[in-house]
Amino acid sequence: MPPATIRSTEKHSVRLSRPAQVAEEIKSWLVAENMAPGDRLPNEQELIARFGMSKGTIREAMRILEAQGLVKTRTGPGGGSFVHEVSLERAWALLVNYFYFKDLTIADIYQLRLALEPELAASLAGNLSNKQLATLEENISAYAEPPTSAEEERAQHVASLQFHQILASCASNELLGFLVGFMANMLADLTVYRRLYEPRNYELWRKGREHQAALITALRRGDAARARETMQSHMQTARALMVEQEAEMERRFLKTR
Amino acid sequence: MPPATIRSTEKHSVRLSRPAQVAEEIKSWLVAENMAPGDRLPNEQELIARFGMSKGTIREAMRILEAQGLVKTRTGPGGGSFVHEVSLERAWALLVNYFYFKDLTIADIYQLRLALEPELAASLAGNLSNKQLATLEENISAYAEPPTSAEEERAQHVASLQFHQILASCASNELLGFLVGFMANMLADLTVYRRLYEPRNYELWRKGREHQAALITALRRGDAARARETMQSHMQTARALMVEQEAEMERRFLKTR
DNA sequence: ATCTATTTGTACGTATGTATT
DNA sequence: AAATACATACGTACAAATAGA
Repeated sequence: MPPATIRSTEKHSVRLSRPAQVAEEIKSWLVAENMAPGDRLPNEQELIARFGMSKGTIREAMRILEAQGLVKTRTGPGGGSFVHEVSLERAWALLVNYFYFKDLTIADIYQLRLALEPELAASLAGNLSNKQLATLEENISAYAEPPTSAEEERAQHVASLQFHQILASCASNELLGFLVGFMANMLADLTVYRRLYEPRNYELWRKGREHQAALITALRRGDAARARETMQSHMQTARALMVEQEAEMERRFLKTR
Repeated sequence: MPPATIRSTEKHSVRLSRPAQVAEEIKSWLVAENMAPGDRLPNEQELIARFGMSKGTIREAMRILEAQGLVKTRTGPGGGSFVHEVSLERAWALLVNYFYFKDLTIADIYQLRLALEPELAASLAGNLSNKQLATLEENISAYAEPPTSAEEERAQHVASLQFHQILASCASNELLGFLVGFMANMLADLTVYRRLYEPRNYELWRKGREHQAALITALRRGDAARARETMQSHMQTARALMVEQEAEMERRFLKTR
């Protein structure tokens, strides 16, 4: 059941450039024709003819659609532009652009995680295949032993976020899955970039591992309530530790400049 | 505290088109130089010279950045391309593209709303200015009386979603605000497009108004717990009714074709 | 209000690259 | 290996918009 329309609902008041207009027209045409991923758009020459515009303008329009992840273009015979399902990674990347200029804190992200991750965990209980459960177990085996170096600490930190990405990818509610994955992805970027893994924390490692192991058990048993509680504890301890680490790094940063 | 980077973390494996490469280079340049909204990019000629590429290629790159909402371009003297903060509406629109190909149900959206709206309400309690509270009250006055026509029903339905948009815009956690607003916006599109307001529902109208009025009171008093509970009830009843309406419309749709 | 300078926007011709058959 | 059917890239010429004199 697709949403109403893909067409931009932004203020039409602003004058769009011609390429942007063409891109919008193609989008609404795409909706009207109910085109699906893989369907081919008219080729350059046809589009030039239809819109009565130059090659440059049409090409710029295609680049716009491509940037939005809605079409992919291939060269060669049988090539051309094709409708494309916006990829998860592309959608994340576009969304990160929005938050780039905002001042998101670790606490902000954890407020969301605390609300969403337990919900996700509960909804997955009893609904995971053995293969999916095995993937989760394999993932936590990547940090079976406490880290012995900063490099290992970093790797394990990212791996433990990967655990949540896997859970997210299993969600039947695509909106929920998208958001949980987005936050894990963002935290992975942030921790690496801001070296949040640096103030080593044995406690974080031990509790995290405990929680994740307990969670897998609850998920396998189909115990939704338990899964929710476990995830909630996990998020609460992780939040406390991460917020503290953020503050610590903040202090270090201030000192050194 | 900006996130790690704005630069796309998508698989670099895929060969990017030259305009896309240029766009990525400009982005990372933008990050490295720590440029802020309003800052001017080199003009076309300079970019052509710097990258050693043709006008067309550079222009396509700029269209890509423009599509992502990161730059705006103006003609005329003193014109050129300028760094631009990605607008809320643009970010929503780009995200809608992702879900266009997914089968989101009303139930999916409400699962998220049920998790996030109460959290938002609680975090706003006692933190709203009189002006903000007045805006909320003005908004609910738009549906002080039960609707008397389908058209009025539609308008009121959209207005009551507007209520949540206002709350979202007050959030201090930008991530939380963005998501709550996004969902309200999406529901507004969906209800209009799929005529979900049509099976009239006096119950929805009455309870919704009651809840929203009670919520304003709790927010004014700074009673976070009460605000959370009220919003939770609101979401639960709304979900039940909307899901039922979705099913009803589904039945009608199936019948008529 | 008109002109002028600046900068983007559009058009088009040509040549090159690339993948399929 | 060659021919074909596409997109990709480049360069130039001119049009349109806008700010300032």
